[in-house]
Amino acid sequence: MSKFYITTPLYYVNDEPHIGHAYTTILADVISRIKKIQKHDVYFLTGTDEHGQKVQEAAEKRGVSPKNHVDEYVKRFKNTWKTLNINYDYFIRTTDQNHKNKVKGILSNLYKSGDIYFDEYEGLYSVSEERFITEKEKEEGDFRQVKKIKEKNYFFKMSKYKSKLIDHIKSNESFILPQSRRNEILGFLNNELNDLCISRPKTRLSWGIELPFDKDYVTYVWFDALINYISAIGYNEDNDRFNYYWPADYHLMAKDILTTHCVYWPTMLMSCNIPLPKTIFAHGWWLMDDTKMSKSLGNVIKPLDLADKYGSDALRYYLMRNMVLGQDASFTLDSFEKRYNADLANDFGNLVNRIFILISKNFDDKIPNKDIFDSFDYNFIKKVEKLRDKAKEDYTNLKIHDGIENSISIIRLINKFLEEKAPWKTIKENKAKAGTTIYLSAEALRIGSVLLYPIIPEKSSLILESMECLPQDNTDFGNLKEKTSIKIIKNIFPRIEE
RNA sequence: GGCGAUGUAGCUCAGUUGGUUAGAGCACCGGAAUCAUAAUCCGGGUGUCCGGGGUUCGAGUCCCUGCGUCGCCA
Repeated sequence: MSKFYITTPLYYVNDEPHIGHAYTTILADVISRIKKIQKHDVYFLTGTDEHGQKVQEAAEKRGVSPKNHVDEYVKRFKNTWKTLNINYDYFIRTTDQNHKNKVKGILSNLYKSGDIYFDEYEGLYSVSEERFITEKEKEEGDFRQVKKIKEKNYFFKMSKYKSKLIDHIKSNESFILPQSRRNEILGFLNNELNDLCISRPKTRLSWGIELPFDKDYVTYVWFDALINYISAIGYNEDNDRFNYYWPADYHLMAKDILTTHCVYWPTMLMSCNIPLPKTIFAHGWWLMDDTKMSKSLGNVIKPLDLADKYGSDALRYYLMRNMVLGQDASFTLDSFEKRYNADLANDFGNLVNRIFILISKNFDDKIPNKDIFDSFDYNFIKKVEKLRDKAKEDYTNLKIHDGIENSISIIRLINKFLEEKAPWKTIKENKAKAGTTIYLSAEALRIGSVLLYPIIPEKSSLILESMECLPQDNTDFGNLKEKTSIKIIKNIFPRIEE
């Protein structure tokens, strides 16, 4: 049993939870469930980023204090994760006192060590994005509320660690994944790397963590938020725990926050003399009608809507199956319905009915005994085992969509097997033979359900429990106990009709 | 403009170090069956593997070039 530490980014609490948040979080949940049933000691962290200008403004608009505002808004994320069956181990908020203390501690240390300095900077500032931008960026017009600002601020000596970072990326193949993102970051680091402005004057923004060495400033949100990955597991507090979980095995995120995680964060860690995370993984975007999903374009599909309507498993399955990890994918209601009906309703749900009703009608609600296997049976077992092994390998290599396809192929194979053996016919003259067929079908269904459990935990658990099995059980043939009384479940994935 | 991806069946994608008639799922058409959610099963593909050159006994796979799409940087 080894530890496995996986994180999502901290979502900006002012945002309404959307499919992008949902995807990253479901992915983290799926990976952590895969590791958990493999008996790893998993720590899955998510949370919210709660400081910054937009929160301050939104609170003012609503006439409440920023703290009251975030206390209320954080519930939207927590509720969404509950609905989507997200089994995180800890939910961190950047307004947690413990986290704030850690950030202050780190700031003090870096100030003392000389990696943070005071300087004057003049440039274009985007209020909406809360950061200084370049002339070029202004011309591209992606930034709103741009003004010229000249102010004194504190800077982090990011540039100091540039060559050390490049060396690390070059000597660690899987530090940044996929490969294409790794190349991008190396390209980015080919250019001059500026120091990072890590403060905001309180005159402009008061809702943040006050700098321990200057009460006129608060901490820049990214510097604050990134530290969550170590503050959550007891950095500078519980060293045994911290050293056990750190370095993180995976930082998951969408590709748009790659730079903060691959440049800001590692250099911050270097400055603190903390080892770097093992893998930073950037996935793609869900495209809505070929346009990047964005709240400013107002084309957000709320994950809750589909999860409420068809169950969280249906949404989880679709998101995991239809995105090739690392690439972009397009979200359409049509593709959702097709995927759901074809795989979950027609293949999987219907098969569960077939098997359970066969058992119920002919074997008194008990798993039948297995008798002598014929060559068809041996062949069937061999094929199921092959698909099972491929699915497991896919999961290990983070080829989630392939793992799902191989798992659902087991379900398809059972349908074929039943058709071939037709136990509803053979039962008339040879009950033992029909029983063997049904036993093998039920056993393969169990194996398929175990493999799909990380993706569709709710329905999969339901099937397994009804056969007195568990997701943690091994996937060897013969694990299912004969004569087990089953609880009949019907229509676990009802078809979506026009 | 620089660097890098990518372009395979109507759709989404597989195609290992170049090697037999290029595959899967979905969709579509025909048939079988009736244990089951009108679900299932079987059968059905003349796809200029983006175009053009080249290397090779042999190229979807390697090289050059053109076009399309996309990403990062400028």
